[in-house]
Amino acid sequence: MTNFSVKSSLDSPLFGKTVVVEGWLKTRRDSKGGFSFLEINDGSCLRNLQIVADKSLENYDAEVVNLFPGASLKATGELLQSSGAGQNVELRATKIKVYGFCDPTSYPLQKQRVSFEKLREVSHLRARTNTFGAVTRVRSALSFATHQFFQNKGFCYLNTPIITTSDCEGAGDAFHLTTIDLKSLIDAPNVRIKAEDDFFDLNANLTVSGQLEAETYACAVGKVYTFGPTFRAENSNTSRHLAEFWMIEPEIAFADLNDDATLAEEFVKYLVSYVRENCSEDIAFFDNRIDNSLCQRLSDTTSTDFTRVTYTEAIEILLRSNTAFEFPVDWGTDLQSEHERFLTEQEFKSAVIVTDFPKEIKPFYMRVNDDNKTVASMDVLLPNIGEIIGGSQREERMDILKKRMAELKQKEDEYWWYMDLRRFGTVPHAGFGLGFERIVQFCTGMANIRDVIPYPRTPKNAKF
RNA sequence: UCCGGCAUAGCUCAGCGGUAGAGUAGGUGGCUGUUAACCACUUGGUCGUUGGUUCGAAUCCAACUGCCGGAGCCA
Repeated sequence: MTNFSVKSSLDSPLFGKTVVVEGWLKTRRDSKGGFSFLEINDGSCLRNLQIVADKSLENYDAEVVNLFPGASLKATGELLQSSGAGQNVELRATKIKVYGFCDPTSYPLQKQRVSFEKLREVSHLRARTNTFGAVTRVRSALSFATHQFFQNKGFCYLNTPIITTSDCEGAGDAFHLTTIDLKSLIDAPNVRIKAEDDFFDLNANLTVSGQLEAETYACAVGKVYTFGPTFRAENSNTSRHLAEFWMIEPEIAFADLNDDATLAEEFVKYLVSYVRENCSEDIAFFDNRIDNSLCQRLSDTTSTDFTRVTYTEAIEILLRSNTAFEFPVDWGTDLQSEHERFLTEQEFKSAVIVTDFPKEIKPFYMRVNDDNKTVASMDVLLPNIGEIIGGSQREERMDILKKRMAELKQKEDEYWWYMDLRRFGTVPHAGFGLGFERIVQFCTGMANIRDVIPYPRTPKNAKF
């Protein structure tokens, strides 16, 4: 007698063998002929295992007919070829052990479709639904594929600090970190506090990017990538933003912007291919139930070259398009969402890499181009999702870096260690940041980023 | 943060000045190797909160709270 997951029971059934399968009840159908069909799911795959439970079971009347969706149980029995239409395999139970009953009048999950908005109020239970189970598996697969991609290419996985006093300028507002009891300060406004009483030095934040630290390690071991939580205190209320999200940031030494863009394209294609090959059942579910252009879009992504255009070319295309945009197209201002969407969805019908933005709208660390007007930066834009990657070649020339810092009013003494990289054996290097939840959205078709992370943190919401 | 929309039964929604409705879930009965099971009956509601208009407000108005969509910021 062996324990099997629902997935292995269905995929490689040992017909005639007695097995044990455990899971949560999805649905029960009674026959007054004296037996019930129990469908259980254990999260190992999207499909359920049908269990046939009849009244010869000692607990049939007392327990089995009182099982409702959500109840947990262990079924022991023989795997048989099913005569029913909906499945090939079923388990004829000789024993049903109930771990926990589930009261249908108070259990929030219904057999009927529950809206994603409602499910966000019960994030601790929503992984039991088909959709969130599938999201969880795809997210995990993308995580694994990320490590596999970079490890296969000889990158070192780097853990950059979560707590930092360095500010990756341009990356958004940081959460301040303190051990000072702010609640008591609010209640007692006359209490005086001193900076030196704090655990750090009042400048400690949660990281908004591991880039600057990653650069230091790239300039030592060549190729590194980070994959960790990132925090932004922006008051962003959109379907594409989280206050706490996961970001992947590769950084490569002896590389220019072109190498950077090539790596980005390879990485995105690798992730999409991996999920298509390894999560086909879940992807088919998303295509069927969530977004019926998903499969086409994923297959286009892997088979089509990402279009590369410079910012200047993109502006020309937008101006030539004769499209009435809400926001004016003008060299020197950043591309708006509607402009990005035009490029990916109308003009090129592919992922687009826009490079060489005006230096005025980009941070100090991006490498200034020879025209002295643009910097070696790139945004990777995906259809439907928008910006998924932002990256650049880093400024490795000390004199120009200092000039840029002065222009953007950055204090040199705060970046002394960053400048040491240029002082001691500087090398051309480049990197990018990819928003992990956004690639999960792209690969699942889920419209709201809050539904591709287990416990979303957004302004005014950090429940669970 | 800005613009727009929404908030009614456990869930999904209708009703939009005059006694609160449907489907579904739950209950009861019937039927069936069923599979979104089916058929009949049935329980279930301070209509988000506060204030206003009115003889009368779920319905009209205002503020607030929460959520959704779009924008900005970005990944």
